[in-house]
Amino acid sequence: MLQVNFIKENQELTIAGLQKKNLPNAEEAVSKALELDQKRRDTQKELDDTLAQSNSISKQIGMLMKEGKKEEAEQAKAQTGELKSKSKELEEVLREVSIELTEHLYTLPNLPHESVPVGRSADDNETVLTQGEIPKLHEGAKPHWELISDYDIVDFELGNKVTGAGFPFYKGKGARIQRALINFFLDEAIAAGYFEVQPPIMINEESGYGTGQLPDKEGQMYEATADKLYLIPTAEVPITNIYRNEIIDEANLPIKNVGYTPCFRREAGSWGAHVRGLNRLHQFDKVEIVQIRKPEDSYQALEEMIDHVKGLLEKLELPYRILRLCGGDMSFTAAITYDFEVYSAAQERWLEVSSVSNFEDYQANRLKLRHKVDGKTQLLHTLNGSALALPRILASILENNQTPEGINIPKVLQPYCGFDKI
RNA sequence: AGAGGGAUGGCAGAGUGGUCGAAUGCGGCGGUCUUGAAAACCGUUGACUGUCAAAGGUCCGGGGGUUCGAAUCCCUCUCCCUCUGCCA
Repeated sequence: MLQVNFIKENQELTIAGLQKKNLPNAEEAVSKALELDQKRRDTQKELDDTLAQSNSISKQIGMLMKEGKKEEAEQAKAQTGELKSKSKELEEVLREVSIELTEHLYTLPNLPHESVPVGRSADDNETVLTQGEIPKLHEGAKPHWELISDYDIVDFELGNKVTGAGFPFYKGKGARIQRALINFFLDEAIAAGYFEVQPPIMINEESGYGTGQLPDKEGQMYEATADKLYLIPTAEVPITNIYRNEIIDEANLPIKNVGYTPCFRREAGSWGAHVRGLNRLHQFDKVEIVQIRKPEDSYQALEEMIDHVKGLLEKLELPYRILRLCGGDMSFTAAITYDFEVYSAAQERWLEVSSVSNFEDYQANRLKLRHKVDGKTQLLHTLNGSALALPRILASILENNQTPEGINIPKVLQPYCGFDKI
């Protein structure tokens, strides 16, 4: 959530930023926020003054009672009725205005970093790096959905039977390679200084609001309605919410956490082309890195995270490219996002396997995640990135490394798998 | 799941209607003493909001109520502990 004070002091900048994020009526949105804020302040001031009066009368009554001056106390009591009903009214107004303001602020996306390209859709994203060789496949090479059924390592039919579409079983070497990838990713992150956590994979409503999945993306998360819990769409949610309502001790910064979790996405309405096989699932595994940083070094942290993800893809010997997302394609809460895509040679497609973002203080403001600077509290910056999401990595490993004799496992995974070929 | 007991500042722990934002201890910070350190002693030490700065306002698990006045009384929710039951 944007800070009202920031909006107030940077109106032009805010309007321009919102426009870059393709928010219609950015000017109106800003002036509405300022009006509501002013109204909230005025009401608060009036309420505070009213309460101050009745507090002081109450104190007097207390003293009079102690001194045994009953009559004078009774007289003082008579004065409070009006103040009381006035403060009740003001409280009600304040509540309404505050809710209205917060709800309005929830509709404003984060402002994009200045380096974010202008644009409406994925077509306007900027390719900042392309790395690795596109493999030349042999005659008769197959897309991964055929390979997985030829080698019987991922079973969609079984998933359909037991759960539903998009919930596959991984079997034998398929399951083994999943476990290998998870361990490899975790070990790499730990080596890079991340602290491993294993979070719950269900979260409450408050956490959903904290990182911005609610209210905007309602319908994307699976919900356990009886208990008002949601299945996480990414480990970002529980791992970042660790720090909700916290004032972080200087000595504990920077915070660098890594966690493996399954992720659940309803992906409502997104079924269609390009979703075959492992390309899009309702449940998938992901290792996520999360950093909490001081504002002044969050962009350095972003670079660090990008380098980390690059390193993973290079060790896996997968050709990849990095995109800087344009304003229109970025998520609601991000200030800047880099997407990593690997080339899946049989599909002849780039597949997104990681998204690394700096949210600056947008999430922190919702989360009330702060630290102290010279005795004053200041919002921190939050960042996260996939390192990495498994299914599409698996898809491209299978496709890119296929030979007529079998599928070669990348060297770096062999010790984790315990085999070098499928 | 049933019965009972709890939730107070970084932690421990007092406080059952009125100068309580809250005793005391520990911890933290500053100082005295010391060559230095420890000990001892003195002082200081919550968050949010508001302001140029103040004043003021809010916060004793969350929400609601009684009262001129609530940490304290009532209702409700959540969580924790003990015993019983069940269970990977």
